[in-house]
Amino acid sequence: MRKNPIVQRETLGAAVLQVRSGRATSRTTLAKALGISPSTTGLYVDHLIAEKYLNESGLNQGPMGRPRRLLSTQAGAGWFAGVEFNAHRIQAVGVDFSGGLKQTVELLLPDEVMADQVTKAILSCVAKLAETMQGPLLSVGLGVPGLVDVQAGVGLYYAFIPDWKQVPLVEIIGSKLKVPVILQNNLRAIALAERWFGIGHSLNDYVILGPRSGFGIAIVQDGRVIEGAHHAAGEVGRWPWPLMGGAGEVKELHHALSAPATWRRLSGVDGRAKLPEDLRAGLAAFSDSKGPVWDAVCTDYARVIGLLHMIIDTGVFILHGPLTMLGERFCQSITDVACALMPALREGGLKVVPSTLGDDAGALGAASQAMEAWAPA
Amino acid sequence: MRKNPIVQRETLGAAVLQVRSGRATSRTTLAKALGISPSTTGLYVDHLIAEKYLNESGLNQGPMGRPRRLLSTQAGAGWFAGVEFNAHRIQAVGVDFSGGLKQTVELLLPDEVMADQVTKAILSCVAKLAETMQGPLLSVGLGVPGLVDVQAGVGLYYAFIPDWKQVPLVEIIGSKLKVPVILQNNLRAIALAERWFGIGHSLNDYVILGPRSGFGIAIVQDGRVIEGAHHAAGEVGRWPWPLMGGAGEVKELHHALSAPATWRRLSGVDGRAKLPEDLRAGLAAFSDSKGPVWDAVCTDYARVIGLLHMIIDTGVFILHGPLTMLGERFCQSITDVACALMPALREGGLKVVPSTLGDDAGALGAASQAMEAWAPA
DNA sequence: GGCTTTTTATTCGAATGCGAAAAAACCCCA
DNA sequence: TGGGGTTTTTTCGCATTCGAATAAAAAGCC
Repeated sequence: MRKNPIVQRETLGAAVLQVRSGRATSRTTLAKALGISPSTTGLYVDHLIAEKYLNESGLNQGPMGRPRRLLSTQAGAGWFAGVEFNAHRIQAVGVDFSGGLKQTVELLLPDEVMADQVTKAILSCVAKLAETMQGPLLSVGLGVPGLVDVQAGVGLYYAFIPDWKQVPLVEIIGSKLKVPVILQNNLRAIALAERWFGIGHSLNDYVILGPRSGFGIAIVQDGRVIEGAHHAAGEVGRWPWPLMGGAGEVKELHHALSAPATWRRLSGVDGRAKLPEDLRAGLAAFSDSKGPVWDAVCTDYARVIGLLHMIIDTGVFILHGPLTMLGERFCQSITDVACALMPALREGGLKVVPSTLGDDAGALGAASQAMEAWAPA
Repeated sequence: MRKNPIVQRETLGAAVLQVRSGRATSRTTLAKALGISPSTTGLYVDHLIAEKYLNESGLNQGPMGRPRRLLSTQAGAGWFAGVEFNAHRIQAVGVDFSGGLKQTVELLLPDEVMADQVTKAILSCVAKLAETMQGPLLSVGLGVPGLVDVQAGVGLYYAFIPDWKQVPLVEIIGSKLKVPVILQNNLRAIALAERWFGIGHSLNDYVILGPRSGFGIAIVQDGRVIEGAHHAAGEVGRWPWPLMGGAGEVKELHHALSAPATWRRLSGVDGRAKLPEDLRAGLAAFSDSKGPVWDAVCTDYARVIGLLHMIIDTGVFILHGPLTMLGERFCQSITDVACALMPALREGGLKVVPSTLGDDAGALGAASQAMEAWAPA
């Protein structure tokens, strides 16, 4: 038997992440992924297997040589909660230790909801998930609307919950649940969801387009989500739009490209009172992808995407939110218009795609955060 | 005497950087800056002193306790070359081991210069610097125009040198000089220059505005210069401008905001044939900061800066190039207009300032790269 | 079946980096 | 002038991590 040194928590957590993501499948590949020596990696893996976090799941014969002893995460070792919310509803997901989505809970919030109601509702969602998830709760991720201070664990400001100012969420939730809690802005959480559950697993640079009740973006560069000096990176909704419009009628990008605004433009119907589900249904049924209104909407999107692309030189734009209902043809139109408007984009390989994740992307992203933050005790 | 372990090259280099930058002044502060233990730091410092890279320069008494034994770099331990060029001229600087600028060389290039003439001229500039710099040449940094592949060490493309395509600069220069050579796009090199020699030493997030023969920006986030997925981050010069202009007259941002274009707009004189020095002189003498043309120019800058600020949420914009001749009032006007156009910016603390570095910022930045890349043999 | 080749995993001695404690160097104050 | 307090630096033993060699496990080949 090998001696069992006191290994480093952080490295253990990183090792589990690599195995869970499938980037490392054996001791040797794990060693490469972690950048530590194979011998040390062996010790860590032994420890993790002894603690029932990992197990060996058969052999994998390469073209030659000793077969790898495949590593996998033990699904029942515990679970992670991911919770995302806005002023109207809370969505929570339970993810097992292998990163598999196991359960979803949704909860509608009353109008004019207050901060402490929200935090209570979050706790009750997690409690409901706990009824069916197996093993102990290991960590909680929160996708928080508005400005968020990730370091401090504080929700700074959100316009649509009246008293949402300086809410010490990590402390509130963490002290009740006794597990690590990690925060992220909800759009940036979606970016992480793409990394774990969507097409981002093979990408290191991409941008999330989030036309929802407003319009914001999240930028992933070199595998990291950009925060900004004041936690406000990607808050492009308040761009003046049209950018150089005639005097007097300057609005903001929000008013042109949010999900309801886009629907209003496309359908000609005032959708202010529309519920989110109706909006989705309407968009899904929308088929008129030829007219001048359609072109105008695509042109606006194309302009924004083009500007972004030339600043941060990222490959892929992933469309999220209700507008994904417009499907592939919407993204294709945007790409075409953008390349027509800005020939330089063609060389850069502009790509706009609809997300394959559904409405719970934010909660999934929050769960991803939880997984990334966790390390064995 | 302490035992002398075989220490890690990388960490030695990092230690020298910390001392040179002044972020670490003693063994203890260095330990904190490097994130290693004080005991290990002692060993590294001993080694560096023994090899004559560092020395102890007196004591520094705090308010109480044992005084720090101040560390400093040995200026004569060797020197770094920084070279920046475009199609018209080469600028080279020699920087001593302490990071002090010691010498500058400028060399004009003939019209229609070819790539191999440029590489030869770079070598001759370095040779000229070598005549007066003391100690061995340790490393060379190159600020290269156009697209650059930093990893591969290759200049990919530059429009104004006809055969500048896939130039393996690191190999060409490195094989002659037998020292490490490191590349960077020249605007991104300027960003590094601000970090070492300008106001960037206290900032972790800022943007360089580079209106020169074209218009580009360089973004520093969390102390790192953004590269982009295709080495093209910040290439905003080809934005359509005006962004939603009337049909037919769509131009690009280059045509509105490059240094010559700005001069043309301000002065009303066609400055196409103007030499760079004349341009600078003209701008320095320009005093009419009231008229509608001035406002129009500032508004264009304000729009660009506003958009950028809301995407990447960075604090400070540093203006570089000939337009710094317009001085503080130009930056102030831009700030004012931007805040008027986009009220959201006021909260974000938008700041636009002219660089204090002169025309050799690019070469200084290249030298900074060289310093960062170097580590003891 | 035994041999070589190839790849993965483990063993084991060596050494590097760490932590705790000691030492050093200075202050202040009686 | 000597003791207590404070901060920096060094000493020293220990333990984790590494590297090289070794073992293990399979394929291919004759």
